[in-house]
Amino acid sequence: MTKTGLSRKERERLLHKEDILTAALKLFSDRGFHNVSMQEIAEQSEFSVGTLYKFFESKESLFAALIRSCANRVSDILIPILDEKADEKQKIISYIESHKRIIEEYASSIRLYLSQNLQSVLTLGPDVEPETDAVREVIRQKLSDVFESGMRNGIFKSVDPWITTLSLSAILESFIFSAIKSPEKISIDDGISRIKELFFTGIAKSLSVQNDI
Amino acid sequence: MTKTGLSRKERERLLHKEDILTAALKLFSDRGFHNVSMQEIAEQSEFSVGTLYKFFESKESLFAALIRSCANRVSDILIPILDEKADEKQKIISYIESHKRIIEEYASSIRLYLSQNLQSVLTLGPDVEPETDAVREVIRQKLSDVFESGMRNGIFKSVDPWITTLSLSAILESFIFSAIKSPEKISIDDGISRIKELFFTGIAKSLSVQNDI
Amino acid sequence: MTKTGLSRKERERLLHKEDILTAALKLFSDRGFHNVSMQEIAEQSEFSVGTLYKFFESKESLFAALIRSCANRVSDILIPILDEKADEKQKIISYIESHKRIIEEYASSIRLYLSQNLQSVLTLGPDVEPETDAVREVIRQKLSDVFESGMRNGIFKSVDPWITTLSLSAILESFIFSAIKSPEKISIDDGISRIKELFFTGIAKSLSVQNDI
Amino acid sequence: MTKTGLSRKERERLLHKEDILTAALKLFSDRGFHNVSMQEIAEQSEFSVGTLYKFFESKESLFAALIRSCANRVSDILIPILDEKADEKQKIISYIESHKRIIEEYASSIRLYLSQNLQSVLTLGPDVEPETDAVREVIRQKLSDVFESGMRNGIFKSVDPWITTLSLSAILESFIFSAIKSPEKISIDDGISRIKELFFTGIAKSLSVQNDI
DNA sequence: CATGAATGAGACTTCATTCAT
DNA sequence: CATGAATGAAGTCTCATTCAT
Repeated sequence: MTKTGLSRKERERLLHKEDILTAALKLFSDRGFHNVSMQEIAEQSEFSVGTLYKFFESKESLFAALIRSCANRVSDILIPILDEKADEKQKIISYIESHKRIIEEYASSIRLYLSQNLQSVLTLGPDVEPETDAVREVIRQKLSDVFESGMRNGIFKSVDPWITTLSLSAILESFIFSAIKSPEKISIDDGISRIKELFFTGIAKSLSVQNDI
Repeated sequence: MTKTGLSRKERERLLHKEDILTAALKLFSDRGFHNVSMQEIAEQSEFSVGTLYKFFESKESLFAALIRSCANRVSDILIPILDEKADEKQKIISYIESHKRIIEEYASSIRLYLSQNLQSVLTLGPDVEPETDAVREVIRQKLSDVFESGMRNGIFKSVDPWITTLSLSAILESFIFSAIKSPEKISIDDGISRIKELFFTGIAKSLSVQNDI
Repeated sequence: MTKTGLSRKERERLLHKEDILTAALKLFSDRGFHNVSMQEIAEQSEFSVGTLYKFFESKESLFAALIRSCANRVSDILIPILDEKADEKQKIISYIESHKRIIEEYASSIRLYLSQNLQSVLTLGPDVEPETDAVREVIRQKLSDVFESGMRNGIFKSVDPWITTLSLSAILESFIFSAIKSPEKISIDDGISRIKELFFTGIAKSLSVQNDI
Repeated sequence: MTKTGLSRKERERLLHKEDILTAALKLFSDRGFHNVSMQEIAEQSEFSVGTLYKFFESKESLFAALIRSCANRVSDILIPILDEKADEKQKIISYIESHKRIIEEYASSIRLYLSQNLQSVLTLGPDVEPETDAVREVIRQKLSDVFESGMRNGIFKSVDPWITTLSLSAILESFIFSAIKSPEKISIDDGISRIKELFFTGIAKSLSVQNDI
């Protein structure tokens, strides 16, 4: 027994479990649940298939463990920030900024985490990106053009048009999902109105606040 | 030959193709690519498997056609709005408002369309929602609390806290994806800064503008 | 449509199902459920594994269908005999004699049928016959010796000692099973007493009856 | 060294072997060879899998040892009875009666023992009893009815109809097996004839003998 | 002799795809 | 062009057996 309270065997077991999860994370986050076989996870983790089943009772439960662990990693970063004693604006600023670290440290964990949260509604299929990305890009480009021209014409504030486009798309797509999944939460009309308001004026109380950001 | 330039046979063919796509849309958008078999699509569309292969050379290409068709339906709504001659603010307002119609008319098409656009990186696995939704909800709730308390304290403008939370989450998640997928487009630091700015002040030039929304 | 009311396709389907059952019967009755793989049944029946699953939804259900069909074949022979209008002795005589036909015509079906009925309690293992047959043979030989010597000494009637041995063993083993499986049906003491009586005196009312047999 | 000629170690070894066999007997006789894993035997016997392999070189050989031991237990009861110096009738009576003790003391050993002897030909599959028991029961009921009505009509002696039915079925089934397995031992016709004779008249020399039973 | 983590062959089952009718 | 029976590769999972400690 060591100070950790775990025998050597137990510690080894945990390490092995970690190894498997790491291997699985790499594969799943690259190719998705259905396009990765247990055989492949076995090879990647340098264990045998049988061993995988000693640690996880099924492919699904392995995946679930992975998701749980990623969710925890993310929430370990975000929750303390939101919990700390500080002025709300500071919190939101820290919250936004903490995403730098998230991106830098946990790319694939996060990708997996988000994949579950954003739309676990869907079990996606093969990569048809090239086919639809074109359409999407056209729309985004046009949206971006509108922003740029609006800025030039003095109608909009001068902000980054790409981030603006990305943000508006994200807000709207996210709202669509939400409206489809839980239509009871808010009426579509209300939601849309509030998105407009938020998007146009932000949440800052006065323009002067800008300086603090 | 008719004025469409298509013989009866050709027109029938197109109709049949539509029927298949409709059946497939229903199934795929409910259960995802990997959990729907060609057999099932055949049954739902009242054709035989063989016939499906007369129209699409593989399951993947059927799926791709579906995605393309959904993408078109969406872009047919959005592009004209962005293209029309009008003041940029009007365009953005119309753009946002057009999403009402999208949600109302094309729920499942859209779900499928978004699924590909937001993160075709990932082929999702089994539904682990219950497991991670908790974590996600905790974070969102805390975030929402911060907004509410900030509003009470006069730090933030009084806007809908749920939409605000949803929007910030969406922007950040979308940015993360983007930063992971195309790190060359913008530096993480820049992106984060601009998100802060956008989120706090919106894109409207002055507070007076609010009235127009 | 033919006079059978089945289309050609349907008739072919039935024939194929028969072919599969025939192949399976051969393998299962030789080697037992657990020692036969679907792959092997596929090879023996000259179909592919996939096809087997078009006809039967699982290995177990294939096996069940087989058992049902064997049970029917047996009962089609035995039940009419017991149902016909005739003197009871005649019925029993016909019943016993019908087993000639059963043995001759349906060896492997019957083996499978009996296997389920006699003692489906047990899922047998590897063939350890050589090991235990010796023991069993010793006992049977001794039993047979007792009968023979009893006959020589005028204590028993002169009947075939081997059949006698086989019969007594069968009765006792069958009773043991029954007593273990459904102890409520009859008390062990009663059962044993009645077996003795039956075995020693038979069921014929008087010795004169013997002539009729 | 003790008077048994075995060192303590050797005696312990034997005890351990016994423990394993006891555990295995329980499991095998309940669920059959193929539905019990070495892991389970290890748990039941409170040894590790590795240890099991120190005592038995394979799962099959463990099973064989078990069968041997059960066979011995049975023959230790039966052989002395057949060997003792006594009148043949007495021996047969004792032989039959000894089965009481067998049933009472060794239910599961015996079940396993019989399973091998009656028809080791077959490795049984899943429990399809409910499906075939109906058929079997119909036949047995009809047979039993014939006996009862024959007894009422004075054609048969008044004996227990259930035991009579069980016995005739057992004799015939056993004969079928025997005829299929070793067709050379006796001709089917001869066998059937002798079964009739035996079944109708028993082996007692005269009716007066009944009193002794 | 005891342990139990690790192995990997092999079992069952599914399903995209083909092709003769 | 329509059909759907047939195919068989590939996937998930089990379990007898080994071997380092």
